[in-house]
Amino acid sequence: MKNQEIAKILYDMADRFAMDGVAFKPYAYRKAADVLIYEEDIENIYERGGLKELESMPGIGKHIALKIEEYLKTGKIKQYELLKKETPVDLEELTKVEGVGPMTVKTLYQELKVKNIKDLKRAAERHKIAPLFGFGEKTEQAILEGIGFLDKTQGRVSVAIAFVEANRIIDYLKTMPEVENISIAGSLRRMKETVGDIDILVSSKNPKKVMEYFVKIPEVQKVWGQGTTKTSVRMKGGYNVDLRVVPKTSFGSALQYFTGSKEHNINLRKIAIAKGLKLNEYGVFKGNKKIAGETEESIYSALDLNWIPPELREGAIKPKPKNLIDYNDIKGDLHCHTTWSGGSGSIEEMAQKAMSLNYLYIGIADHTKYLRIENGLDEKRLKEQRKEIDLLNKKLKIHILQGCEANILADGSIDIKDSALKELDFVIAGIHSHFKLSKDKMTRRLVKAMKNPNVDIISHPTGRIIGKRAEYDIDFDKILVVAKETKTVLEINAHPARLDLNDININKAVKAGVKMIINTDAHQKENMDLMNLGIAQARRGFATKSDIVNTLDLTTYFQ
DNA sequence: GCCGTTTTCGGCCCGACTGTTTTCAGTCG
Repeated sequence: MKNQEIAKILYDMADRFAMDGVAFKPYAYRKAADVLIYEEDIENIYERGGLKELESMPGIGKHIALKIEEYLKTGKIKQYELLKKETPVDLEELTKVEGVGPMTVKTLYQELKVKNIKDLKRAAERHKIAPLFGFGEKTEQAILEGIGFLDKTQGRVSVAIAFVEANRIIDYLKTMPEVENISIAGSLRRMKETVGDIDILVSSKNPKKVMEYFVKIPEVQKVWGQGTTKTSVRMKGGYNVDLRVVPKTSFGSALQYFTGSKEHNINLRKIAIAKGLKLNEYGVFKGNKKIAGETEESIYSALDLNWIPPELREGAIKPKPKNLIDYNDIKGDLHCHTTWSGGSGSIEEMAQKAMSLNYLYIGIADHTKYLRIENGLDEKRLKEQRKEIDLLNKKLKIHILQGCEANILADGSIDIKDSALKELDFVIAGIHSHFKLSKDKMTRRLVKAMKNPNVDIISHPTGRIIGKRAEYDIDFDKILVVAKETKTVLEINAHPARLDLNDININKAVKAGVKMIINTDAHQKENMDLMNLGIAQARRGFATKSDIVNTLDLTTYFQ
């Protein structure tokens, strides 16, 4: 899957053009990259119809199509190599520093030979930056702080943490009579898997007072921007919060605007222009007359669109599919660990928790014997566990299914005998070792596991750990084909460190007609509350209720 | 570099903020 690789290059090229002050090309390259990310496998598109087919994609014309072709054929883009040679700087890394953009990088390279963050830090510490034309003490200080922030958090916060923190701040602000409406905005509202900062939007008649109250939150470490409509603070937890306050009449338009994504906003504005209207954060305007603004729905409606859920607002404007999976559609969680293996809750405790979530069923899927460190179950202990589950099923008003999370060994075989797997209500199989096999071996390994008739679900199919471990090298398109053939269900693991499948792969599975299941992989009962994160990713991938099997009463689904 | 139910040329989303300035460039969302 070369889409992401090429998109990354196009983004970098865009920044390099911007750095050289080239007009409009950056815009074109970024747009092409945006399209690529959410497109089907670019190699398939190219194989199907060559250059012509590439050019038929929106935002991709003759020249970028040629560059894509060049990359597919040679693994390189000459012009990109040239650009990198011309200005050998790590643009991607440097522009992660708050306040540093392509133009700044260019100047710092020319004047001080700054190539990467390490150089930048040294230059700032030695006070080489402040004397430069157009720079100053404050800029130099801001750069140092920006680097410190990056070091601490790698610039991104998990959606899980951000969500909890944002709601805490909202609860705090809600106690003010001056706060009329309040909402999460930004990438957090879109439920991106990680967010750069937390955006909160308020409507009030007294913005000044709201801002003053906001900066007094005990967790605030530093206030670093206090305007009339916006205040930015750094929290002690190492993340930033932006609070914006607008009048009530603009709350909807501001919410739409500050929720983004940027591409979504650009596309909406173009629709507005085509209708002879103007859209900004204050409303939709016909000439000088404001025709919408108080609610988000009114904005979309003024543009003749149905309201679009925030999770669907990446890239091009796409309407909400019928039966998009919803947050209350899930009927059970099939990937729960207990004290039988690595978990910290008993089967009964986990089942009680599932009941409190109004689930119809819960699946116990403890680790199996290959994972000694997790006290994985062997065939004999699986039988013993069955007895306990049978007893609890008589006692509790919820259906407990017995499964396991078996290990897919390096050769694709399962670490539990088929005769024992057959006795279980369902079987999850996952990769927990030998992560570095070649693409071919890894793909064959997964395919073999999926072809085992006892295997129902593949857990965390790509194996990534956000910010720590890359995906395994697999041919995901091949996996989808085999999953469809064998009716194997792919897991959307809702744990915030995994979120695997991610939104993009979920969308591919939807298009391929492969069924998925959203599980929390809970190792303690509190983890079962993380289901919403998985649902959010499923929504971002445009999954409908029928794509997700645990929206069904599936006590018999896998038997 | 891309695009076109008014255009194959002339546009390309829009506004706020910051720090540096002396009227503005760069960055951000």
